[in-house]
Amino acid sequence: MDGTTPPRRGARSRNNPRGQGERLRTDIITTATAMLDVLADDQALSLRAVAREVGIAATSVYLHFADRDALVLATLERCHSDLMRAIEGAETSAGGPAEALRARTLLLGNWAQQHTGLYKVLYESTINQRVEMRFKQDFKDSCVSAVQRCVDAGLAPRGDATAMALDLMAAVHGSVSMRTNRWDTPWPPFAEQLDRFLTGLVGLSAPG
Amino acid sequence: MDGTTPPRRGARSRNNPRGQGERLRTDIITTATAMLDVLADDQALSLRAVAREVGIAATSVYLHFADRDALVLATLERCHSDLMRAIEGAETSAGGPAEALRARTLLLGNWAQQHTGLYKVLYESTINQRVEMRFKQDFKDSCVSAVQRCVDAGLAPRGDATAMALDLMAAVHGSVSMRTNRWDTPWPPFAEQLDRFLTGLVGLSAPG
DNA sequence: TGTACATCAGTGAACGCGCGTTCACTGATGTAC
DNA sequence: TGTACATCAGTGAACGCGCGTTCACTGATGTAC
Repeated sequence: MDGTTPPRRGARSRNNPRGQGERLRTDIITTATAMLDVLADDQALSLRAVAREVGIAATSVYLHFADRDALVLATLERCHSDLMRAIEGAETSAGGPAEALRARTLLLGNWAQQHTGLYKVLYESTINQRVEMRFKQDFKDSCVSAVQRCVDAGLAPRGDATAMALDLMAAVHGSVSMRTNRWDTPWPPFAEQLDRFLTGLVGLSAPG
Repeated sequence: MDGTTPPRRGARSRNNPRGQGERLRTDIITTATAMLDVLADDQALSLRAVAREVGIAATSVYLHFADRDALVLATLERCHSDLMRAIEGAETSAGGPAEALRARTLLLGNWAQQHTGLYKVLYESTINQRVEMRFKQDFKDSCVSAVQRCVDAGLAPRGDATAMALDLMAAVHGSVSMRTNRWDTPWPPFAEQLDRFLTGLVGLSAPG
């Protein structure tokens, strides 16, 4: 008994200070992100469960999000922009266009394997059917550009860079998706498979 | 008023005859199949909604299935075996190993695009995380065999048929998955993309 | 041929639960005068 | 310096809903004697 009573289970001790109301929004998104990574399904995320985890009243979520879908969408938007920033980082620190294409794709594959639930929600959950997630276009555009730079540098045969990029994206997404969806089969290391995709679908010369 | 009162909304007029109790099981699975194809998410399928659609009491579902998950699993099992039978049919009516591989993969791709919801539930829904769907192994095995036959016939370069098959499966699954998950981009016809996968990943010579 | 009984296919009411959302409210802090 | 008021961040009770599942039950049909 030191005079300070501990906060109730999960409850915050006090409100955020004036002008800092947006902090709660960030906290909610952070918690929702972690929960979606476990649940791997947007429909399974309940607004009440998020509030419970954050330690606030369920109604407080409505201070920042119009409804449950808005919360999920905001979570995925932040998730996407974090991922895109990481991808750009991987590209810029690579030696040339071919290395950049490999590095960005490897980063995506590894991220997906480390955040299987989030990856599923981003690219496979039914929220894709309900709301348009326009930001996915960014990802495709940046992938096409990366392939185009390889073509321009003479590292890949002339051809339709968009088609090549879509082929690569499909193969990579499929590989990652099948690994996370419990096809119980021994999978080759992702990096090896990626090299085959890069040579077979984009036409880069084999690494090493 | 002709003496026969119409059945209540959705209600069956009478029980199945003695010895034909299994008919209801089939009806339930058929209805669940259609509903899953629309819902595209196993968690969204409620046992009560299925019963309503079939026109029976919710409790009657328990005459044939232990619980909701058992119903979903039985539905997916039938779905899988129907699909496998169709795939085998496509293979046997093809001219040779290369045509067979192309035909079976094309059939899968087209089936997936015609039954987007079922495809998603089979290969992407969270029931994959909750229960082991051992029958998926059949599909992989038959795909590896189809590739192996191409290698044995000298139509594809010697190499690890399993790795080639996994590469092809990944690319095909990814292509189908991205098409159904609303990546709003103009996709090339699946058959064209498939031919690139077959040449780039399995090493078949280009068709035509 | 009649009849008691077993079996089969399926039902209806009820249970407790967690959910999304609405509403009127609280209590601390800043600000105009 | 005091005080009334506005603003801000967040709460608690309540709503109606559909869900999975349990339970005791019904009503038609077949069968042993």
